[in-house]
Amino acid sequence: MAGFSSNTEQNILVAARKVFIEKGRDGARMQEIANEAGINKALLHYYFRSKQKLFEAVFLEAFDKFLPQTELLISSDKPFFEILKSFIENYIGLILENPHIPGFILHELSQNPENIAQFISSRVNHLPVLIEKIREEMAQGKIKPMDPRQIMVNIIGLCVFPFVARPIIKAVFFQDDDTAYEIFLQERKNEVYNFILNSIKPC
Amino acid sequence: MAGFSSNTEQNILVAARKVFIEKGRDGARMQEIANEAGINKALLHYYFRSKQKLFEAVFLEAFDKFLPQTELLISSDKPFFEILKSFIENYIGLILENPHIPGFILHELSQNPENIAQFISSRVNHLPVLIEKIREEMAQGKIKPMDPRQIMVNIIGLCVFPFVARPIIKAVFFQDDDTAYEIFLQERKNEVYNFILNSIKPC
DNA sequence: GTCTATATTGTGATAGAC
DNA sequence: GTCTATCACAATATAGAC
Repeated sequence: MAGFSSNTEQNILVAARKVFIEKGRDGARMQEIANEAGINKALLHYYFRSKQKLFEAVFLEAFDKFLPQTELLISSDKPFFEILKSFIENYIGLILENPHIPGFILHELSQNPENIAQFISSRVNHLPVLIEKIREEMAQGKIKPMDPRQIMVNIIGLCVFPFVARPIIKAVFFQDDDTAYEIFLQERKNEVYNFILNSIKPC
Repeated sequence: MAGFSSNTEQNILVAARKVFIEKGRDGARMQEIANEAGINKALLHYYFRSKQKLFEAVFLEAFDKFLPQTELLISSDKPFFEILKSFIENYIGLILENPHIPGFILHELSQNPENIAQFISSRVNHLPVLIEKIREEMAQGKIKPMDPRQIMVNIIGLCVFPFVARPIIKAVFFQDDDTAYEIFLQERKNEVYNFILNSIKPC
């Protein structure tokens, strides 16, 4: 079977995801990953050579998963706002399932922005098409005239920020009540969509 | 003179800010802080006892500075949207002067959320007043009816996110062109205000 | 207050038996 | 493939001279 990986290798990856994403590259310890995987440190190096290599495996996988899949926004023939609604719901749903990954990615990229440029370019070659599509909507009077990039940053920011700022928001608004905070997050699927809708749709 | 601190202590703090905020607590090295301050490691411990204590000095100062000063939003008698406009301009202006602090705070809080609850409570005791004020605006039909906390999270998120996600945004939208990205950031003072305005003002 | 030197522990990585 | 034992060095912290 192509792409088959040993059980141990998978166990290591599962453990490494957990520890790296929670503690960050600098805060993570190979010992903790080994414990989490139920093996010893030496095996980590046997499979991945170094901490850096293991980190890269975890990071690239997470990055690939969370770089917004904007292809859907282009290919579909449904009305733009319908596609937008499902995009927002899907993206927030993805974060709800992996709430610590966005903060992990943003932090690690801030630490090490250099080597990302080339890596990104191959995954955003359809971006100009999306921008063009937004411009068409504007030309048809369906969206207010504004910089499409500002719109996109706003959308992603509104989806991501409540998770990245979880401890502050939970403490400030919800007195650290987890349940209340979870409800707040669930509501954001509609909240973000309505917010975006109202701000870019002409009156 | 009350609150006087030695020149060396100040040099250490300046250096510690730079290194901690850039590298994070785990990524920071006492040696690097010492080099940056032009002294040796031993002096760091003489003044601050431990890495953790020095980190806390830097973190609490940054946190205090960046926890939004919402008092202004309450005390002023000007129209709500005017105050909001200057709040957004001031807050983005603050971030423009210290672009790495928001990411630093968010990351460190994610690592260590426990001990923040009590610390926050003393600084947000006027929050209920602000929420009440927003509710009044809603009752008067000046703002659409919605959860005030969602509005506040949206405002802060739109201000903060472009800075926290700097490497991605710069790479994806600006091919790593610093100048273009800086212009984009400058435009956000108006962008965020208009975006918020359109989304919460009734048509 | 500031330095050099050193203690002490932590941590990534490797050697080598099984 | 997996383990134990260990190396080599990095990093926080302290002792003690000046």
